[in-house]
Amino acid sequence: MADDTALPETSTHGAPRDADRQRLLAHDRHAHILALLRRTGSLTVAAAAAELAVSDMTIRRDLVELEREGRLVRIHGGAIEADNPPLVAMDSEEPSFDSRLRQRRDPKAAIAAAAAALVSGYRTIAMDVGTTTYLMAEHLKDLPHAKVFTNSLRIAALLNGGVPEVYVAGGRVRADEMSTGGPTAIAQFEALWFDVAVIGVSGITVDGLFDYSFDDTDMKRAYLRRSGTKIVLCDSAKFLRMSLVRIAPLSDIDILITDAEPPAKIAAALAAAKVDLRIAPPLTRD
Amino acid sequence: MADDTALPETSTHGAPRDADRQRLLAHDRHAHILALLRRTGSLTVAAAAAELAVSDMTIRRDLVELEREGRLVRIHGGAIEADNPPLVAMDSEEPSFDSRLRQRRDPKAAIAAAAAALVSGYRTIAMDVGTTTYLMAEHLKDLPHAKVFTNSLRIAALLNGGVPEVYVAGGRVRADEMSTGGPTAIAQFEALWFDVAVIGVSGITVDGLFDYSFDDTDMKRAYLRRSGTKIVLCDSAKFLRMSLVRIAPLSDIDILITDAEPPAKIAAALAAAKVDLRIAPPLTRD
DNA sequence: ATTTTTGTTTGAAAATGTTTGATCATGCGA
DNA sequence: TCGCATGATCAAACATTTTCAAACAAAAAT
Repeated sequence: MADDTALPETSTHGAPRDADRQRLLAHDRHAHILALLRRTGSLTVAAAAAELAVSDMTIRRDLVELEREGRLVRIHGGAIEADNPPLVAMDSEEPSFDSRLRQRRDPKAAIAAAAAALVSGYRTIAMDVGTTTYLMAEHLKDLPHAKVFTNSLRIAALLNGGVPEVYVAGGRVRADEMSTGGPTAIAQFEALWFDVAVIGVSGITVDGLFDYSFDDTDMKRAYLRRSGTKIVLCDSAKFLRMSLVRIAPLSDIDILITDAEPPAKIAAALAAAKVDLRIAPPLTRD
Repeated sequence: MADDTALPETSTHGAPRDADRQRLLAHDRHAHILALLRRTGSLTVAAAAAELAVSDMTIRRDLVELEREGRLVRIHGGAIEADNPPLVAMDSEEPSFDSRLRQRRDPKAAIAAAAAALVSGYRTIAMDVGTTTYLMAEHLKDLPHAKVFTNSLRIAALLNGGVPEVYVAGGRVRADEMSTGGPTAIAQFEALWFDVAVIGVSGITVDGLFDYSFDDTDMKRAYLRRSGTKIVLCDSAKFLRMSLVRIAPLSDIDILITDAEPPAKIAAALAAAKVDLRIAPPLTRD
């Protein structure tokens, strides 16, 4: 009973719908509120409370949260639509991506912030799919002079309206990840050269980088082939975990950003492969 | 619905009367005042107070605030329009996707539903950008055996997780519209053949179809070139309105779906061009 | 397996802040 | 000058914030 090693065994078998049943209800309410708001452009607290059969207080707390996310503007007595188009169409319920986004959010956010600072000087930035790269993209909205290339429609949508120009690869859209892939998409990016590529992985061992999806690995390899600086984002839960497909050996990358010191074996392998290992400092909670 | 769950205190009966006094947000009142002002160019305090069912003092305070924002000029007894266009800078730009989505929503929804029914038998469906096509895509979520091709990331995101396979064209992402374009994107779709293409326009005259934006017209032409059946969606507000770019003559299309009988001139031109004109029936309100 | 603990969400009540309408003294325009 | 709009002031109505307790679920402990 004195196990100090807390491996996340319990999280693997836990069904996600049990875990956030309340969350989903609140999430539904938020979606409903936004839908009401879009009908007429404004919304009173009392009307929303009556419509959703909850108390005024609950609506107010919802509005506070939604305002923090930039999805509406709160005014006395209710709320009006946000001036800028936030991320509009992309807020559909996406169980797998959203739940992954919630898992280990703080480490990922720390890695994302560090990676964003690192690439801010580059002009052409290639961005892979994944939750960590998605969080990173939020930091790139105001980046001047940058062109962002990605096969993630989520990242494209997030950066829409921001400063950098965005280019997406064309091709079949994968349902869960909202990423494009296939020969056409890869061929499109094979013709380009990126100053820097940012890749997400699902596992890393001394043998290299791993991913669980066939569809995305080819694109990841293309990013690695066609870019100058190759950055991998990998939170510490992924150390020593293999997945279906090996993307590349460690020697193919330049920088690895993570949130905690890796196991000695991996640290040694990274050093042997001349990979620049960077530990992102934890973010101060706001 | 006479069953009040736990709110006996509040005397708000469910009758959504329009004359709800305190229910109107200050923000909405301001918008209403500005609308009244634009109608005739001037406005008396008494008239506004009567129209909005509030006291004179409230109107005066509103006018003070609106004058501070530069949106009108206060005079003795009321207000007149501001000389210079203060916020018009935002409005004079092409309207945002969200605001266009709100404009004429019901006609667009009717057209979208009719178009969705029309294409449900086809296997490969090309979909243009625009609010009407976006509304139409909502109906395609459950379409079996269909492949949808689009340069709208909004539509791709909307259909994500639905039944049909989605393919997007790759290229530079236009802000707000979230559409891809440019030679790469067009070249990608030039290599394909679609059973049916659904195009949105911003104006239609006897001379043909028109659109706001340079960026999108080339893609629209590609859709028309590379598809068997060519459908145009056009709500009745767009009749006899020209825009920046002419996309194509009327003879290039097969079916036009709109929400009301077009002017005689256009009806004649459509008949001469052998275009199948269809009036979408209004939707029954849910 | 059951109970306790812990954390989260929701609604209710009190305290505080805002908005609104009425009253009245003042000032502008005919 | 007279009439009427205006701005100031205050009370009432309303909205908001804060705080707290109940309900509930997840995690931990027995």
